[in-house]
Amino acid sequence: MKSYIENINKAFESRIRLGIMSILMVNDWVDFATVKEMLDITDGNLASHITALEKLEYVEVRKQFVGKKPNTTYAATSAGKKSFVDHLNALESIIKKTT
Amino acid sequence: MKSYIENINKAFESRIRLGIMSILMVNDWVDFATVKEMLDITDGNLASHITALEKLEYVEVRKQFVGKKPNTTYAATSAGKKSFVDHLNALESIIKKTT
DNA sequence: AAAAGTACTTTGTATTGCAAAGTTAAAATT
DNA sequence: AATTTTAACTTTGCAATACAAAGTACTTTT
Repeated sequence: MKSYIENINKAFESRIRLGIMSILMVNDWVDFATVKEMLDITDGNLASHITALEKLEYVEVRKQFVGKKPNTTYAATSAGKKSFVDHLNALESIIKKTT
Repeated sequence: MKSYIENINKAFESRIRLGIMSILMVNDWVDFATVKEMLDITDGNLASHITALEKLEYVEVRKQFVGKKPNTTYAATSAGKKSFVDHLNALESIIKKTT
């Protein structure tokens, strides 16, 4: 028997990627430092999780200059948003069954 | 800034442990074979996740004989239930912020 | 010239996840 | 009596993460 658990997306099992996605669901083009600060994680950790989400095409990366400084911002792709919503729905059905 | 993400319980990040706990939230004393079948995982995988949850005192293990056969059953402890509810609440607040 | 900011990449270690195979002991089947 | 099955693990082995810390490169501010 396959359960509703199979609708859980492995890409979002990690606390940090859950955080990244929920930030990017409600804000487009959030910059590196902001995400890092919001999640209270190291540079390298954020960079690697972003890379993982980018490879899955769940997150898009934009690089530009603000004044003279480099600036990297992130946004969720529509595929990313859809997958994340699916994941949250799977969680929601667990919550409903459980509480 | 620490976000609501910090209320996510590392113990429940795994899809399988999420499954185990949601089964044990609504049923007490579910046996090994039933949980295994519900989650469609191998013996060893279930055993190791159960051990992890047991070490955290989120799950209690009862061993008895049914007729002449050994029978292992699991139930969530009250601490386990509480922690799981907290975790689900954290997820729920993400869902609410997000959708 | 030195320090600090931006956004990484690399390194190294530790942990985890999981399937598959091995184990143990009793029970059921042949 | 011998073999097979059931139940519930434990062990093994490998691959994949996770994460902090340190290193990098280039720029800008002091």
